[in-house]
Order: sequence, then C-alpha cells, then structure tokens
Amino acid sequence: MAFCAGLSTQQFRRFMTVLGQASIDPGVTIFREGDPALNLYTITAGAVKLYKLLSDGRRQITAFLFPGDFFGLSVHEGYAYTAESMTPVVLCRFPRRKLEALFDELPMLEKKLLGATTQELAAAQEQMLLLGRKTARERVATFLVVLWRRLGDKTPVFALPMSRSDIADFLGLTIETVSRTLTGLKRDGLIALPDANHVAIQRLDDLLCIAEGG
Amino acid sequence: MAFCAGLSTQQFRRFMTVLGQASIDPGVTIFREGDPALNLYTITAGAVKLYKLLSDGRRQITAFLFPGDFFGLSVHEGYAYTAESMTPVVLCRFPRRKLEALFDELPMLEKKLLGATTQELAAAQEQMLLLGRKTARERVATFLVVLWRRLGDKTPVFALPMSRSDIADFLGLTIETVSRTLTGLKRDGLIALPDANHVAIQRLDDLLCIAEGG
DNA sequence: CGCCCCGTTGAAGATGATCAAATCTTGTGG
DNA sequence: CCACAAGATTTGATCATCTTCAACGGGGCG
Repeated sequence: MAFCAGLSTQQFRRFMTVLGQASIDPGVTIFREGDPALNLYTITAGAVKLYKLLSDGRRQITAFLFPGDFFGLSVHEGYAYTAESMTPVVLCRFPRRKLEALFDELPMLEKKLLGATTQELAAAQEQMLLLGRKTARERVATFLVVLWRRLGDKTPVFALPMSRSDIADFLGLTIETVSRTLTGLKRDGLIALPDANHVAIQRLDDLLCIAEGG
Repeated sequence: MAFCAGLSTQQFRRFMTVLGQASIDPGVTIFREGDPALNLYTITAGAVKLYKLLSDGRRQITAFLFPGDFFGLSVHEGYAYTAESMTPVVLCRFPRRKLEALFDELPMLEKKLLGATTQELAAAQEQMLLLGRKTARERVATFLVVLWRRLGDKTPVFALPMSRSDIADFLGLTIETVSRTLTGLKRDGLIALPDANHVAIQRLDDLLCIAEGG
C-alpha cells in the first residue's frame, strides 16, 4: 500500500498497530454524509464511490476510488459525503485519534496524506471543468480516458465496475444520455463495447482530442 | 493571518524569514496553469479567482478566494490552475523549498495546510454537486448564500467583487442566465439588487431552501 | 460629449432531460 | 434445462431548460 511505503520494519510494525482491516460486499454503505468522522480509510482491493445527495434524491458522485486511494478525511466532526462499495472491497481503517498520534511519530505519513489530498483536489477541479463546461460527448470521452489510465493502461480493453446510473451521476448526465453517447462513440469507431460493462479504446488520439474540447 | 496563528514570538520570526509579500493590481495573472509551482500564496487582502481553460476558451472558475485563503499547492511540478486577482490584492508568498524546510521545524504548519486543503476539497465537492445536479436558480441561490457567509454575514447587504462573467464561469452558466436568474430572485422578493454589484438578502430561509434543492 | 464595456432583456434554437417502450441480462425456481 | 421475473440498458419521441444570437440601456472614463 502506498500509504505505508518507505517505512522501516520497526515503523511499519508501529503503523500496523493503529489500523484495522475490513472486507465488505458490493453495495454496502461504509459511512454516510454527516456521520461522525471517526476513521480514515484506504482501499486495498475493489472499488468505492463517494457521493452527495440533495433532499429530493438527486445525486452527485464526486469520485470513484480504487486500490491505493484513501477517503474519509474531514475537517469538521462529520463526513462531507457518503462512501459506498461498488465491488467486494478490502479496506484499511485508521481511527482518527490513533492516526493523529502516529503523525507525530512519523511525519512522513502526514506529508503523504497532504500530497494525496492535494491530488484529490486537483482531480476535483478537473471534474468541475467537466461538469461546468464540457458537452455530454466530451464528458464521456474524458471519463473513459481517465478511467482507462487509472485502471492501468496496458491493454485498450477494460471493465467498467460501475453501472450506467453511477456514470450518469458522476458526469452530471442521465443514464439515457450516457447510453446514447457511448453508442455514438462506438458508431464513430472511437471505442468498442464488447458488452455493457467492457470498453475497448480504439482511437485514443481522437478520444483525447474530444476530451480536451479540441 | 490564520496560517501563522499560534506561533511563539521566536517561531514567528523564523516564519517571517521564508515569506515575501506582494501587492498587485486587479486583473493581474499571478500564475498560469502549467507554470512551475514555485510558490504557495496566502491572501492578506483582496479577492482572487482560480480557473481552468479548455483549448477553445471555455473557462471554469474553480474558486473565489478571500483573506485567509491559500492557493498554489501542487503535487507535480506545475500549477493545476491559473490564479488571477479580482481586486487590489496583498499576498504572502512562500517559496516551496523554504516552506518544506520550515515544515520540519514547525509541524503545526503542515497540519494547518492539510486542514485547509481538506476544507478546499470539501468546497470542491459541494461545487461538483452544484455543477452536476442543481438548476440555474439553485446554483445562483447557493452562490449568494455561500458568498454572503464567507464575506461575513453581519449585514444582509454585500458587494459582489466579481463580474457577471466570472459568476457565470463559476456556476457553469452563461452571463445571460445569471442575469435573468438574479432578476427572477429579485422579482420574487428573495433578494434586492441596489446596483449591479450589490446584493441584499431579503428572505434567507427561502433562499436556503432553494439552494438545498428543497 | 461620446465611446465602450457591462449588464439586462428578448426571441429563436439546441442540447440534454423526460417519458415511454423494447431488448437484453441475470438470477430463481420448477 | 427451461421458463419467468426483475432489473439494467438501449432506443425512440417529445419536451424544457438553458444557450445562442441580437438589441437595448446605463454608467464610467477619456
């Protein structure tokens, strides 16, 4: 795990004393927006989504997270979003109080957390650009390229671990528009869709060009 | 300034050795997206906007910043966004290398920076909800309430330091829609507009209700 | 005084949403 | 193994919100 990389054996032993592990099924709510923010989590295996809701049920997914990512940091007493597993997930759980004590012993951990949070913030700003200014086609193209890179860009084919509904709520669209847009990209030969949950990138350059609004 | 609060006299003297100050005019670009991220800035006075551009000129403002806020943190070598003054601004500039050395001496500073970044991230997630799922009316209502709170909610009247164009690029709308929506809120008696750059909140509860999608 | 920029207002148009239905997938039980 | 039910995805038709295009008004500054 990235979070504990670079620790000595002794430091690592200390590190392990503050963490708990958990394996959870798909579709489980790990915590809800507003719950007391007692833990910080890192993902060992699986995929997690974070989202916020409006009172009438409208939902915005703010991030899809994968192994190595962390979540659950909060300035105030409560979490700012809900976290839910999308697949079977293995988590490390760090109780907030213990973690803060550990920071004093291992300042490197705090630096890593700051770096990870800064990266999350940059991703959030990129997503604001997408939500505020990109067309449906640009949003879907961006989503596919970013996800492909995140899941390891060895092969052009990759699995979508999330439903159309999740994609729609991440991109600020409806499921119908996501479906139509994917069909359109397929029709134009930019991607292939072996089945509903797999995408094959066929013309990466053109896809990138669309994603950047060119 | 919040960043140096709680330091002893001696620590503060050390703190002052790493920072430079700058006064700048309105409309000045402090740095551009992609520039080498050499400095971290905090705002002493004035207002700053951060934004990202698409190649065809479409712009998304990701934040309006005010005294006490910081900006310029970056994981990679380059800034992730452009920063521009909206008013006359007084800044503190922290060279990145010196600041990192200072962190080892004053771990409290790093904790504060982590807290501030976490808060920025929460604000970004709230903005994603706005951009992805709120209507124009809800966006403008949210914007007014949040700005009013940020600028000090003593009096219901406050000045908008930014143009309609900036508001539009922050809310993912056009200037025409922003203008029409403000007119609509005024017509419905929720706000008053003494002039184009001043807003008076008249029915906060109703405005909050709209902002939350209720 | 007059120009220019900013903001407002109006009319027409387009993108994406909504409503509706068909198709495909998956899991269950006979 | 097959039939069936439930849910997810795709496709189609219509609709609404917001954008685009256009024109007008007003305040500030030369």
